[in-house]
Amino acid sequence: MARYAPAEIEPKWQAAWDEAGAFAATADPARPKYYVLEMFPYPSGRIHIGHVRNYTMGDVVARYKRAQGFNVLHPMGWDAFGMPAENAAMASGGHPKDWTYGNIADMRGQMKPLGLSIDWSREFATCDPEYYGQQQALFLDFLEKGLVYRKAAVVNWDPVDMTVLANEQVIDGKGWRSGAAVERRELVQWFFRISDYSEELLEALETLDDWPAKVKTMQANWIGKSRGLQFSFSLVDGIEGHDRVEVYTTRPDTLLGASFVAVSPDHPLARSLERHDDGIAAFNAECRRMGTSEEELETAEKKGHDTGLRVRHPFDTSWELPVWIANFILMDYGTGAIFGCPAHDQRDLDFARKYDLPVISTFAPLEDDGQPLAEDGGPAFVPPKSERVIYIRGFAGETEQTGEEAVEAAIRFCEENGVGRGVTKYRLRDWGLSRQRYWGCPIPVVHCDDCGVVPEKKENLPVLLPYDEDGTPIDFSVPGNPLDRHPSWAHTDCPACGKRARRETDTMDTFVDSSWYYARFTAPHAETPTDPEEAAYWMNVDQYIGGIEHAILHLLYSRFFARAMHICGHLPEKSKEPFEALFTQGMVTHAIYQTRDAEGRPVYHFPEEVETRDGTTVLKETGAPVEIVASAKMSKSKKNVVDPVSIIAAFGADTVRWFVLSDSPPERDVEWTASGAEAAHKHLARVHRIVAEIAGLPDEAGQPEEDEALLREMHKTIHDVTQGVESFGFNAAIARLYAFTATLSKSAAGGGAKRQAAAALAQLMSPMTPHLSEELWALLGREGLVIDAPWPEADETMLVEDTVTLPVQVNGKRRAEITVPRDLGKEDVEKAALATDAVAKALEGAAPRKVIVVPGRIVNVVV
RNA sequence: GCCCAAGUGGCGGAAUGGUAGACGCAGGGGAUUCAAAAUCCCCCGGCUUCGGCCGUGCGAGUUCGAGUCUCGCCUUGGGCACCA
Repeated sequence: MARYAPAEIEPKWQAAWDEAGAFAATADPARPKYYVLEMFPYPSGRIHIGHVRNYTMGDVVARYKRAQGFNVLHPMGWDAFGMPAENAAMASGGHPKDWTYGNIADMRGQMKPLGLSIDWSREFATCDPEYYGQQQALFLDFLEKGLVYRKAAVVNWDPVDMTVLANEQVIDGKGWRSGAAVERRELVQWFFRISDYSEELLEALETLDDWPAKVKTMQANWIGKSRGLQFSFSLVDGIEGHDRVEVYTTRPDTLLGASFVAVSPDHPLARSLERHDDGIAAFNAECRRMGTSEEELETAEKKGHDTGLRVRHPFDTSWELPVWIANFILMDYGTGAIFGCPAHDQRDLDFARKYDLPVISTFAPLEDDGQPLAEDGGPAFVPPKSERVIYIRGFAGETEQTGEEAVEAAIRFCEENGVGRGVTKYRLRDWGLSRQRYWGCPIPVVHCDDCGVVPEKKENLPVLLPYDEDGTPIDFSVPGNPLDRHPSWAHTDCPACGKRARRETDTMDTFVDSSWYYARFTAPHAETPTDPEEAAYWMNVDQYIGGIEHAILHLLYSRFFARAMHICGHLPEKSKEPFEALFTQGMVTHAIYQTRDAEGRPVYHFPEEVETRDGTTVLKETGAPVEIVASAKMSKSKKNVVDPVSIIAAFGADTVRWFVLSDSPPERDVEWTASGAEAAHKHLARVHRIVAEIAGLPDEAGQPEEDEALLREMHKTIHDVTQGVESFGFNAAIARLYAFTATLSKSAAGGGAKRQAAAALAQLMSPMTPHLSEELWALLGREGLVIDAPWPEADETMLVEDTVTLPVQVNGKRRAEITVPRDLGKEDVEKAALATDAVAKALEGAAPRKVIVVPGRIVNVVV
């Protein structure tokens, strides 16, 4: 009998699928469509096991839906612009384009052997001029509709390398290459008006029924809708251009506990003051040496500087509050200025204690919990807004209210007294898309001395990145934007007046590229961004799958982009939400193997350099003992990466697919272990052996009860596996298939029933192990390809048993078990339970107070 | 710091509020074999006076019943707007 030989059968069946053109998707309005998409990869050079897991999950869904009769679209492409290509060019010469396309070729070569049911004819990379040219067309449409604008914004500036740094490139406030202290610098940049859609993007989350709740919560918090009071304090002694300070607060109920006003170092008032006050200038300069990330601002030590200015409290003009500049106030949120109420905000309290500012409580707990109030040295009292508290200094005198009621009452009171107005604000900021880098999509506008900013004409698209025009190769050896210093590229004619003018040298954020690729897959070679007919048929993405790390930015940007594309006529109304269902998967982790060098620094080793001898882990080469450090996300620098290519070579693609699905729930991180892969391979070989044996049996009936038992088990397995695949419970579905394989191998049923069960097994496994399933299908003498066989359906009547075994608890502890007819009445179940010796013994003669019978589930006797 | 998750045997994990540990790995024992590989079978949370008792990160709570729900912690992971 032939042994399981994946190296032979996998290429054979892949060729068969190719020959049948099985995965090429063609729109067919007569058939229901299903669009499966995995977040496309960045072409870093090698696929790793995390990619394999992502694409295998998508492939299971795609193959399952195909078996259910859907016209499936399952494409693949490359998120190909971005910094690593430029960094590679800087580090080792060459051109980002060559590096990127080389990587794509390598990775495609590594992915093909996995046997994914991908329509490769739709493949594209975002760095293809055909793609980014259409992206430029989209940009021009957005510009026309007023969805893009320019404004000044701060960036990280490396004063030595004279270049803009990404947050990732700022390490401890210093440039990663130069080591120079990073400065904040203002540049005029392009922005998408995503904040205009805050309310819509927030409200529409409720319609996303098949998105994980956690992702919707994260997006809602990110959008950050808040209700508050906006008003201004008047300065006791105004300065040039400033006689008031406008503030926004979500806690106007604490206004009578205000103790100071604080503004951002980037606030116009702070900027005015620094011109004439060296102390303020020095403080602001220090603040600006911090990075631009919110994380850095929020975790930095809270510092302030007293401006010496005073403001009047709006409800008591004799009450004066100091104005401080504080490093933790964000200019981007609210008005860039706040009032501090230390009694009810821990950060304000820390600030007040540090700078000896007053602490005044406005409310207190209903019942004394023994905790002193903040003004008596206790912590800030910050109850949930829904909690009732007693107001000491409220707008309605001493009353009991929830925070929510008090906030609304405060807003009403302030509005009635002409102090500000109630407003709704969002934390979401507009999306800055300008990048001062080469390897991105050029922004298709021209700067003309006479006409200003002029959009490029659509017929001149794409605005191509220069490669080596005039024999001038792009120079990446010096930092900065090569487009900026290119001798000729930026020189062009103004599309409006024809005068000599200069191209925009900024390129687009790579998030732009990934915000519409899903739409482009529906017509990857259309001469407009989308083809309306194709988009109408294929959109939306029915199942989107990717890493949880994209829960906010990528998905929010894509949701905005789809709306913008709809406004410009590139997507239908229904595609304002482009992803019907979302699944977020966990990462693949691996233990880190390390030894120490002479100085005690860790030296990392690849898993294949390590082996276990007599229970200790050692280096293969030297036998030196190896430390095993806790499992972590696979990364090249820690060498804890496993190359799927070598495992496919050793065990076959089906083994890799089976293992990545079986070992862990898909939403959770998975630890890769070689022994697991080996075990998966053994199991597939076992299935092959069992089915091959069954294939040789005569097609005849066996003992009726044996046949029925096997077929019952088959139908239960069909039911459970279908449920598992539907709900992304791949690991549970596979556990069920293990159990069914064991049942099948032990069954004494006749050849007919066994062949039927074996065929069902092959089908149920086919989304996970498509090659093996084709082989088994053929072995069993079935017609055609298993991918063309309709998904099996469970016979409901075969799922229910006549009797049911119930655990019997006494006071919640399991004491006995009874087997009763499935539809036995509650009273009879109760009698049967009480009749058991174990229950009688546990009761010790006491009479049961209550007996709870959950039909088909459990009996609990309460004493 | 803020937002969102996760935490169950030696390990990966299973469990619509209803028998905790399915299934798999590792380990132990056995069968087969001249021997091995391969394969097959059995055992496998801890304690136990063998009656049971204790066990799902920690501490409270709700419930007839909590891994699951609520509150408060701890730890780990993801995100924090120029990493992709």
